Amino acid sequence: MEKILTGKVVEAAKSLYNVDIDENLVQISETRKDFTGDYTLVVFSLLRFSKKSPELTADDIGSYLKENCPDILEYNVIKGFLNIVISPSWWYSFFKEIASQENLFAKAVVRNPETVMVEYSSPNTNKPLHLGHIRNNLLGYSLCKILEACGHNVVKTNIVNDRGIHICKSMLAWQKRGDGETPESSGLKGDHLVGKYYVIFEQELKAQAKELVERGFSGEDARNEAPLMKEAREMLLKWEAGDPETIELWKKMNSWVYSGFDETYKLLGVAFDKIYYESETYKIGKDIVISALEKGILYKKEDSSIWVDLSGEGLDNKLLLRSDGTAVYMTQDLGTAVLRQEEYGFDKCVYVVGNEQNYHFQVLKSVLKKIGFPWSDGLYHFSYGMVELPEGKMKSREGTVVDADDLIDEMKDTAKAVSLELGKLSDFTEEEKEELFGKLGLGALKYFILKVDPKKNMLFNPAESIDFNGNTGPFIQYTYARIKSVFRKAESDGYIRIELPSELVISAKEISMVKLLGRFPAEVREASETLSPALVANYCYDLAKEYNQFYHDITILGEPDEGLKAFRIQLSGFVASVLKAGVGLLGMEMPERM
RNA sequence: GGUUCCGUAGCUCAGCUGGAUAGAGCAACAGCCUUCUAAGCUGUGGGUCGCGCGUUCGAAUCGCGCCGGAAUCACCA
Repeated sequence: MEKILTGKVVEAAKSLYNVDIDENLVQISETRKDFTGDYTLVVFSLLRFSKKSPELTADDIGSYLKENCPDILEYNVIKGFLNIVISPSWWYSFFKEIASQENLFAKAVVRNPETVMVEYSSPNTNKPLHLGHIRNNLLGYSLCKILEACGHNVVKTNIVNDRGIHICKSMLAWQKRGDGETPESSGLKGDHLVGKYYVIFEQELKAQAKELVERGFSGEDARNEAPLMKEAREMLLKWEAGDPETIELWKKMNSWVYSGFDETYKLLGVAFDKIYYESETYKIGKDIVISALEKGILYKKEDSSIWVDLSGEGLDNKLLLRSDGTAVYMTQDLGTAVLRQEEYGFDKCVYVVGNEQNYHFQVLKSVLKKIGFPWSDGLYHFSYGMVELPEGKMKSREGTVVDADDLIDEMKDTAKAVSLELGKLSDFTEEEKEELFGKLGLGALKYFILKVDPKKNMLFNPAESIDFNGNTGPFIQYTYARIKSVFRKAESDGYIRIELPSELVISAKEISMVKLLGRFPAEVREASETLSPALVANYCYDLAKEYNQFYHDITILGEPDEGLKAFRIQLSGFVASVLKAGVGLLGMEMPERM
């Protein structure tokens, strides 16, 4: 409709003022709620052609439009704003058109589908997942869903950081203090068990370092010189040398962690198409660095460490290989990127990683470009902010880390408590109840996290927990369940099979619903361009909110005539499917009843 | 110190390709269950959009400068 109006305004300018104006000068937007009208033309930019006051110009154009466009019912002018009212019959046919689309995203599909790899989650294998990982996983998964909805070929990928000094720490502590403990013998989830030994290592290291400080070492030196730290470094060297005993232990402990992670991923409802392991990619990275050195792109310092000079790109010098020849983080990422390009030939590769690594990804992209990989232009860092607690950042040392598994359990428990208190589940079986609590608890958590602009740091207050009223996931789920209930009732009354009359007088409320519905595909496309699940979340809330107000109206209006009632039922059904699709992009599920 | 990001109601957040009187939720207060689900709806109160200058007919939105907060600038990952 906006396009049609724009064309008509250009026409009007031609006929009224005899000028050809650029379409970009025509500013048309949705009319604000407090004014009457559907679309608003802002005429300020046209004054230089009309050479009249804003009011007169708007009036001229308004009357021209009304004369020449049958779908325009009327118009009004307030200051420099021309509000245009579109006829209900146009909205009605618009609704029929979008409601008949099988695929809600039909209009949203991008012109050039691309192969997009999305890397998210990326855990370390020495600790269980926490709240920060939850934000990462939910954002990453949602991003994949949105890109898929837009027609891209998406490869969901995860890189497991299974190599490095931090894993050696857990291994060492387990060797020394583990007493052969296993997930089976302890009843602990594998990732929690390994995490426990990481904590033990850090505690003992701290004690050793403290002693050294008392003997005159500086804080940083003390950590590095502590016997435990030395042992950990030796272990890393042994690992890289392929020492069978070390490798065996490493494999055993990693397998515990993986089974633990799999459980958590399942609870969160996220999945991957391809998992990479840094232990498999760091060597590729080394080869790349060495061959680039031979080509003279990189340089070697006297101590034989290898560096890249990025001062030309506004960045600094960066180490790519240690003096002892071992790989650093950057080396691994170089290898992983190249391997991915070889295996998938991606057009774009999106890294969902916290904003603490902004610099790292800037460097990664620049290094790849410098080495001569043109596809490095397709690398994007989807950077997101930290999750903070009321008392500040999560710190494992202070035990303020919110564990992912615990949080998910708590959310389900809260959902259960709230649901049982409302007491609406009398006809649910135990199994159905459990399923519902899961959907609601996870829905609340996912919506809570995703509705916030990713790049902002967000606050999570565990004490107040997550609400189920207001702007929340369960509110949207509730709206859906209620529509489903309307549907069940309508079906038993036979309304669904009613043929809609071709002309209907629909109310302003209904038109505003239809407007919202029509916005959905554009909203998704916008979200995929700005890569923001938050936009989708807020859209779904708007729609649900609007519907609840609308619903309230029709119930107190009493019995409308048959045609109108049928229309409302159909509209409700369509709202439900849009909500379901929208919320599906966030990885949320809808309950049929609640 | 350099770079990047953030600052909107008591709290958590929308709005940002410049447009009309800055919006939700939570919290507070007052109403609404004989009508398809009250996890809902209606109403009231609550704001120097961090501060200043500039561009513009028009700035929460764009530019510059301050102030406040966060991240980063490792032979950690």
